[in-house]
Amino acid sequence: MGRQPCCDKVGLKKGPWTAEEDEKLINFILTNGQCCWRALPKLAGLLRCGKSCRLRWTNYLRPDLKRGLLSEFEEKMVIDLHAELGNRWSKIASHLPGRTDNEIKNHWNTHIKKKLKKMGIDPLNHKPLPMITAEKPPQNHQTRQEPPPEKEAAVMAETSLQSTVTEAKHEDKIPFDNSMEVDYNFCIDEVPIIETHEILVPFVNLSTPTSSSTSTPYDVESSNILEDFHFLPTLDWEYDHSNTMSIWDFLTNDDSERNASIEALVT
DNA sequence: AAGAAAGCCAACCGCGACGGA
DNA sequence: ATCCGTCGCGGTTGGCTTTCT
Repeated sequence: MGRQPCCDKVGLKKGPWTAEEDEKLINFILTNGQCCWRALPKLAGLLRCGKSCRLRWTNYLRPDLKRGLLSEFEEKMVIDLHAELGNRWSKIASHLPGRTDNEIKNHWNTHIKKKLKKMGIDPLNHKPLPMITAEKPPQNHQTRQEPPPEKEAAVMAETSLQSTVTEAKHEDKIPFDNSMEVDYNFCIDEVPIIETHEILVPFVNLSTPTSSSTSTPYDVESSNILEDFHFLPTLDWEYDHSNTMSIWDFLTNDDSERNASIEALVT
């Protein structure tokens, strides 16, 4: 005997919800509360299965939902929680009021994964990605294909990040084995990948029109690192200038330090 | 300007967990 | 102890939108 379908699918509607259906569902739940989902569609006059109603309510119609992109703080929370919990999206969502598991899952797959990869971190296990042997650039500069000017900054920033990670490895800031089969056994939030100023030096000096951007090397003492950090095109994370914690601090601090920083941010 | 490719996200599907009979 | 119905979760898909060529 096969598994029973979750509901009688004959005559039931699928696909995007209409405003009228939304209204019926909202009105019913606001009047009667969330009763058993299986019975709800009939009672609410909807030609949907209970599962579809539950999903629509929890992921889209619930009044306590936040709309819009995840904030940087929420994004960092997701990264941190993912390192701890893995793909348990509902557990992760429970730490982020107003966000759904589906929303977080989508955001992870479309945004965060890419950011981590750009940072040289494997989004699956939060460990450094195996170093890819970069092709030697052509010696003859005339043969080099120049990226369009508007893309150059992004390319440079990315290259700078990757090379800095590589440098950190060579400098024994993190253990490195050419075979890349070693299990580093650390999480993203434990990796002292690079110092903040190490990231910014080549980038700010080369491409940003900041007050500190001159032909001389980046002056850490007299420049506002956090402000300049906003020009980093491949990492659009922003930070409250009044707070001294950078994303790198967040990613590299130990738990107690990070928690203190989070508290400082929230308060 | 138009077609192709990539990005994005709401919604669906199927499985496992859980609780009641 | 077992069966069955329901719910919730995580993975996947479909189709709309945006960007690129």
